[in-house]
Amino acid sequence: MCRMARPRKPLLSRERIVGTASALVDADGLDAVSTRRLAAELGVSGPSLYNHFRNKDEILDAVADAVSAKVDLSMFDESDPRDWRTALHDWAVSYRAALTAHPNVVPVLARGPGRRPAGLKVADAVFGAMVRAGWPAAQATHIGALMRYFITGSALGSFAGGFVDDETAYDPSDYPHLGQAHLLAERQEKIDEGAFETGLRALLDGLAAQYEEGTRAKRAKTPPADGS
Amino acid sequence: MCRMARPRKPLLSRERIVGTASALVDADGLDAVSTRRLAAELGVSGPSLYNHFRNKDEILDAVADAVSAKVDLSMFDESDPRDWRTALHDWAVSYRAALTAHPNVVPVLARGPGRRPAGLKVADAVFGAMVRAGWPAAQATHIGALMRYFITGSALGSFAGGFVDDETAYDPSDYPHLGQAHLLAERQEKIDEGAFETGLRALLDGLAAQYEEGTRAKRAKTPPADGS
DNA sequence: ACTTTTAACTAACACTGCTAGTTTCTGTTC
DNA sequence: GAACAGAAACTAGCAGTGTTAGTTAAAAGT
Repeated sequence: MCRMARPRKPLLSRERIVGTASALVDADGLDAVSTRRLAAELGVSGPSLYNHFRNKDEILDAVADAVSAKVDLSMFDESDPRDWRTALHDWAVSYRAALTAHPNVVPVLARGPGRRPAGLKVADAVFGAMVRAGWPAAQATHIGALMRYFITGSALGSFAGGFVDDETAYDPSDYPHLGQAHLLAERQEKIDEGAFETGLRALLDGLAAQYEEGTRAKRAKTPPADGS
Repeated sequence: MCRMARPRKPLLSRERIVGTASALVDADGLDAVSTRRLAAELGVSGPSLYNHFRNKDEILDAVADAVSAKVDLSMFDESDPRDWRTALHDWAVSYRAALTAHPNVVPVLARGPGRRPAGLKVADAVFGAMVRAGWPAAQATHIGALMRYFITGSALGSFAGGFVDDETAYDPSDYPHLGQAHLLAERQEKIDEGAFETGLRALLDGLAAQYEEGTRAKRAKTPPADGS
């Protein structure tokens, strides 16, 4: 009868903890992850987690980072043929898909890259590709940030909350323009999708216009060699 | 010596609770608001709050709604001369200002209008103004949503988190394009501001282009009366 | 004047993140 | 191979959390 001090083979590992924590978050939400419940799910007792993580936030950060790591970045490869606009578009769609797959993680992810390495890797890839495409460094930084703002903001503001599906909760006379129909949770999903697409397109159109403006200014300063 | 059952004049009111809760959030952050601490600050003991709110979340929702209520909506008045684009711009700036003034509330606010009446009032005003400006109803809904996504996402991703000001936290070789300088918390503030401005401009430019497209299509269908 | 409701209270429950201290196994070093 | 440092599990427990139940006395309603 062992008194269960240190096992022959480690029961826990960072990967295993992050894995079951992820599953727990996906299944039952962020609040369902308590150190004790997570530990129980791992067949282990509470404080053992603290041999592998400094605190609970570090675990959730790791869960969020695992989501970031699933975002496709191939469009930013030097060898990829896509131009900056399509690359940005495809990345945004892939990013959103990653968030939609794990909606409960979004609140953690939305508060910035912080210390999460995969999140920083994403920012790095976007920045590099934009600079290579001809954007000034300052603008390239801004683009990475503002795209993240829009994507995470859209993910957070939509499926991680939204309206309440209770007809009595809203008094239509308080909101003269909004019909009751707009408030139904069922409709909300389509609105989210549409708003994301419209916003993404507007964002890229607007950036393309700014890009045009920038290259025109540059051409005026250093006229091209070819006789145009 | 009264045994402090029911006082002559009510000690608590929803307004007073929301007020001190707001102050507490602003001063010490969201986590600093516990029912007991809030009650202590009000000179009252714990569970008394539950005579005025169903639960803690309802209190925080009310705090968030108070912030929403401070957003300027005058640009959406029927009598206001501003066109839809400038109105949208001015509103976005005012919205962001309200969030910057109370950064700790943003996480609550970012998860959608939910049951908060002031939040819904904002959505209603935007929707009404956009429809009046000639946007189709579906697009008007999308615009309200996507603007909110961008604004709250930007507020959340920046000052409510951001980078860690610890030089040893990041290994520059992991992020070939990002210089170490970009990661300093001090710089982060300027980046946020710039990213917001760039993004807002791009968003409005892009929407203006879509608007043009829409009215052109409409003109083609029903040609104008004047001989152009 | 009697009843109901309201708004405060105290006590307590189940749970939270986390620390301290203990035990036993593993891996390294003389 | 013995001694030792460190790792990885444990138990016990602390201070704090949101919330409910039940009590009490003043206010408001009939």
